[in-house]
Formats: sequence, C-alpha cells, structure tokens
Amino acid sequence: MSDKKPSPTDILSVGDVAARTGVAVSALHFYERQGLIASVRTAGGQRRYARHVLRRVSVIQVAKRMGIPLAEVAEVFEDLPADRMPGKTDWRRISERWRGKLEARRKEIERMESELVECIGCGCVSLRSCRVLNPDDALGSSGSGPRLLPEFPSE
Amino acid sequence: MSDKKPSPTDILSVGDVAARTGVAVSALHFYERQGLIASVRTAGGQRRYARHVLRRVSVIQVAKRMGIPLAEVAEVFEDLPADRMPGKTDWRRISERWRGKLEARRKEIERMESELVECIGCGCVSLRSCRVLNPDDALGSSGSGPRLLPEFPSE
DNA sequence: CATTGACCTCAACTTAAGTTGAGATTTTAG
DNA sequence: CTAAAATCTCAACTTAAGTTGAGGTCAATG
Repeated sequence: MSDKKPSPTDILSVGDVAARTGVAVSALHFYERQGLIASVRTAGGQRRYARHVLRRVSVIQVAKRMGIPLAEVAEVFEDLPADRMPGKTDWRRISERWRGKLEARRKEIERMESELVECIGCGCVSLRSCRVLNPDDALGSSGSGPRLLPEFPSE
Repeated sequence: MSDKKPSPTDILSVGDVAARTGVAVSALHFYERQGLIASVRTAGGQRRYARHVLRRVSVIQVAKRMGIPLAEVAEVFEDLPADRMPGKTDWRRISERWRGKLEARRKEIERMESELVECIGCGCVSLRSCRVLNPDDALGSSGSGPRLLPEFPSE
C-alpha cells in the first residue's frame, strides 16, 4: 500500500511485499522463520526486505500451486544467490527440477488410473481376486485358516 | 493372529481385522470414529466386526493409495449397503468416480507441466514477463507507482 | 505532539490421518 | 483360577503450512 512513497523502491516493508505478491504478512513471517526469505531490521525492529525477495516469494507461490512442499523449495533456494535477484539461469534450473517432479507424479497417477479402468471393466472374476482391492501379498500368504472370505453370492 | 480359532469367521475382533487388512488397530478405531466402519460390542465392551468391514477397509486402503481423502470415502460409503459385503456393482461405481478424480488431477498436472516446459525453454523476454512467475493479474493492475521492479541486468 | 495504522512477538489454533502412551479392563490359554 | 495377551478409553502428539488473537511497540501524518 505504500507504493506511493518516493523512498527508494529497493527497501520494502513487510506490508509492501505482501501487497506486491499477494501473500499475507503472516505467511511472510512464516517463510522467514523457515529460512526461505531474509530481512534486515530497522532500529525499531521492523523488517525490511531487499527487492529480490519478491522473486523468491513468486517462486514459493509457484511451488505452492504445483503442490511442491516448502522443504523442497528450501532445497532449491540453497543454490540461489543470497544477495541479488535470482535470474533466468536460476529459474531454469528450478523449473527443470520441478517439471521432473510433476512428471513423476503424473506417471504415478496414470498408473493408478489404469488400475481403476481395469476395475471398471472388472476383469476380476470376483472381488476377492481384484488386484486393486487386494494389493499383492494380501492373497496367498498369511498362514493357515480361511485366507479368503467366502465371496458374496455373485451378485 | 486368531486365524486359527475355529469360531465362526464372520465375527472378527479388531485384531483379526488388523491382521487381515494390514491396518493398525489404532487406525481401525479411527475409521470407526469417522463413521467409515461399524462394530457391535461384546458384553465386556470389545469391538466385533462383521466380515464385510474387511472390504470396506480394503476400499479405504485403495483410496489412501490414490490420495483420496477419507471425507471422500465417507461420501461413497453412504450409498453402500450397511449390512452386507459391498459387491461388484458397488465397487464399479466407486472406481468410476475415483478414476474421474484421478483424471482431473492428471490434467491439472499436465497443465502445470507444460507451463514449466515453457519456462525451461524460457520464451519469456525477461522473468518480469514470465507468466508462470507472474500469474495473470500480477502485472498491469495494482495502482500507481513503479509496478514492475527494475529487471535484473539481462544476465 | 498525538493519533492512527503498520508492525512486532508469542502462543494457540486449524485440517488430515492417524500414532503413542497411560492406566484400566476383558478375554483367552494353560 | 491365574497370568498373559488383547482390548478398552482418553488425551496428547505428529507434519505442513500457515492463521488468529492478545498485548505491546514503531512510524508516518496532521
């Protein structure tokens, strides 16, 4: 909100950062406690941020949209310049890494999707033998006694 | 563990259910508190489960693997027969529904993946204009004053 | 100089899906 | 019958990513 003040734009209060990123002040405090962003303090103890935290906060926001945990963000922030605005190379490195994560996640979902598609067509003779409902070892192992429940009357 | 006992197999103790499903006793208690499974009590107050809770627990396990929250499980359990083993029709209905969820999730991931792929090739002239780092409204709106930070020297 | 708005810290609360532990009781096996 | 194993309830703790509130201080404005 103090956009209008003529003071040097590279010193931002927490409210400034909140206003420019759309992130709540409490979240910025939290990110700082987590070591994701840094600030210097005024004589009175208030936070002042350098411009480049804006980009860091943007990157945090992207991670959040992508479902990437802050711990992961902290990792990539370790190789980020602490003192200046992260640049294209930095961002490319990060986005490559996160694309990999997304790909892995997508593949896992695809795997589960095709399991469920099988279930919908239900190739299983009975639910007792459905490999989705009875993942791997659930059948066959487990000692003596009736290992499979009497199947429900064919429906 | 009490697999061996010759007592009627359609009355299961909580330990029996835990052993046959691989789910911890504490989790079964929890599922019961959440209304996902039901039990009757012995004179002494211990839980006894009907066989069909085994299938319910299996379904809960599947949901868990798929990242489907218990609240969602509770919803599909509402249309499940309370008194007998859920059958193929039930399971087909559930798996269709959840496949839809997975598909939606996959599509969302695909969308984000392609955003990041763009970022890797970095079509953006500068990070200031990157639509991933600056989702929609971040540019252009927001009143007066310098709305974009001075870009870092082209790197 | 006084007021108001922005800011500070610290603790507690939130959701999800359970786990862990204490202390008491029940059930089962010998 | 007794001892061990299983079970019971209830409360507190866990992780993640913050939010909310109380009580107090700082900074900018009139």
